Amino acid sequence: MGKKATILDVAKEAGVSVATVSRVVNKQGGVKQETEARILAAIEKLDYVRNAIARSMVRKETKTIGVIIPDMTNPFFSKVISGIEQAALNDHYFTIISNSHESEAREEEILDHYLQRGVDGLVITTANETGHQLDAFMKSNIPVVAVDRQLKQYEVDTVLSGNREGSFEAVQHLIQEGFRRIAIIRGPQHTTPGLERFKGYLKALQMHGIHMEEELIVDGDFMEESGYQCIQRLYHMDHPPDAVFSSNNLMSIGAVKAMKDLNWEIGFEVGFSGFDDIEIATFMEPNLTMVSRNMEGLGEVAFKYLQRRMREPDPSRPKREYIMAPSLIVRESGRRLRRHV
Amino acid sequence: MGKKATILDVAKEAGVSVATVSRVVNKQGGVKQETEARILAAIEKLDYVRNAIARSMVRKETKTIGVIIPDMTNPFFSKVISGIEQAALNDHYFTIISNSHESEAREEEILDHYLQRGVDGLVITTANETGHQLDAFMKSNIPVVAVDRQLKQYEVDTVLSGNREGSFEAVQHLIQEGFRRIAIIRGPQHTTPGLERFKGYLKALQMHGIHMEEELIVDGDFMEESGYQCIQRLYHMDHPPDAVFSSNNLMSIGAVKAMKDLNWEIGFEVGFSGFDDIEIATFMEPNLTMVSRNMEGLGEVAFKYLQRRMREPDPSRPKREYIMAPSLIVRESGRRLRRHV
DNA sequence: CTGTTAGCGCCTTCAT
DNA sequence: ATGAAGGCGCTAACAG
Repeated sequence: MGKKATILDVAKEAGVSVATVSRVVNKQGGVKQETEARILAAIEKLDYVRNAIARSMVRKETKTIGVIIPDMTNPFFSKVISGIEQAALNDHYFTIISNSHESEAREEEILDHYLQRGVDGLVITTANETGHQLDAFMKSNIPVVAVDRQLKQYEVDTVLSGNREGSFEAVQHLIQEGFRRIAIIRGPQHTTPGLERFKGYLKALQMHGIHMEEELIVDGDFMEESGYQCIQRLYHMDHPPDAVFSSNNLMSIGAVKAMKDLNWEIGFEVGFSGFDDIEIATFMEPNLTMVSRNMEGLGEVAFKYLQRRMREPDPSRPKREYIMAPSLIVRESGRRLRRHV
Repeated sequence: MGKKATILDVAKEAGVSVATVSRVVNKQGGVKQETEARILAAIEKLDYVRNAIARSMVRKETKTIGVIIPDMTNPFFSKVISGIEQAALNDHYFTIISNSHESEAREEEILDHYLQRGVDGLVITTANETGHQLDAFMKSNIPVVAVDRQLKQYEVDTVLSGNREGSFEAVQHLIQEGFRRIAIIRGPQHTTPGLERFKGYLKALQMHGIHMEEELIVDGDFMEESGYQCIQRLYHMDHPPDAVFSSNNLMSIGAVKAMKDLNWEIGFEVGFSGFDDIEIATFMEPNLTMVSRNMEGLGEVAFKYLQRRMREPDPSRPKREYIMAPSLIVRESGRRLRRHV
């Protein structure tokens, strides 16, 4: 047990200097075979493990990246994180993850911690795209990559999905199935995904000469409960929609639950499609057509971008923006006749 | 930008010594109001943020805990992690998360990193409960808490669920609905959840005087695909089961998908229940009865245990074991007559 | 090839 | 109430 062995202990044990030990520990070469063997033996004997803290201190790098997302229990984010973590670990970077719970204040706290801690890079899906919670962090010159939501105040590399295209396709799909009174459950309009998906919806209506109706636009907050509430509202309208497009996965789940509770039969009485695939989509009768994206892929790209910035810091290099195209998974969700029960 | 300000810069700016600055930064008191104000001003002016690395170096603590789970895209784990991270952040601890992908080797790599990095504590759901991948880590005397799976080689605090009780209830439920040829899709038998849930199954059969049939026991690996395959196998048997119990969430999803593809109607032709609730359970017709547990709660408890060990290190304090009782969510999944189509 | 040594930024006695 | 100075463990010149 005792104190942990240090590089000095190893040096003594092997009868060499710390510099030489450092050389073999860091595989820098230039050490005689025999000496190296002796050092390795000493390391083994003393159970020496290099202290990364001390190393970071002098190297001024922590080999750690910070990740901030709103909620890691949302499958979308857990997959994105997984992609980041995977790519990072392959490059010998650690990943510190924190949930902001969509709170700008919490996000700022976390950023402050990251700053003290000294992360080498940051991947963030911010709680507020127009806020100034990164002001302090930005002064540090630590590379930042925004994922899924932009950081409007700052010039940083950004990884997004084709939000507008995706929702356009999904809504157009409903139109092609013959639906006309199409409602949208929107996400927060101050977020890129919320706004862009709404724009895609508008574009689809417009392209097909459908007049947009104010009352068919209802607002959720990307959480399940709001999806549920929105459907309740739409269902009880004087003149309900004949189809609904939901702006994200969690709201889709809530929406579908509400429809079930209301006995509002998808595919028969009402059409449905949504952004981001959900497990349930396959099990509904009929199956649901959804917009799908490569979430782990988004995470990987985010890390790649960050990696480049970490390796070649050059604040003048213009920001890059990567937009990953989503795809529409068309399932057997055509409009159909009511079943004979 | 220039170099980051250090404690020395602040000291100079405020015309005091580093010791005094350190005192106010760490809120140790014993500094004249006026001096403190001057220091605070200097900190503000220089955008000083304390370097946690240097601090860790001398304090010998990192305020960081490591978490290793097999796969964070599994909703069970993402929720457990969320619980841990939440509790940790409230106590000003950071959480480093890594996926082992069920690989013992990967796990060892991660542990080595954690060791070098110097985490203050570790929460782990190990890839191999009987392996020796923690041997090196254990020598360090860093507190460890096992979650969901035990670490048989070592005496560490452990947080588990009532695996046996949960599956017992779920299987008994099937029996009470009138099913008799009940198959089980098992998880890996070298894991606590895999083994214990199987035991619960056996106990339920036994208690109700049902003979266990070898051929109704099929093995999965806790992943979705294996659940799918197992159902295929069971369905095509000469004498298929009349009900199936699945040992975890992902396999349940695979199983239900297979049943759908096979047109093997749950609730009509075959009964079904499983361990860990899944979103789809609510949408199936009939709804699925599942074992449910408080996942974020598990994470919180794990951190609490770890916290105690970190605060009061005392290797002689006996290990604690916490077992959180799961609950059976009984949904309308009774055996019923075949629909008239 | 190998050794010496000066920090990295901070905390913490020990003095004053 | 404040300052001075010795490390924490390691890396990176710079010397031999």
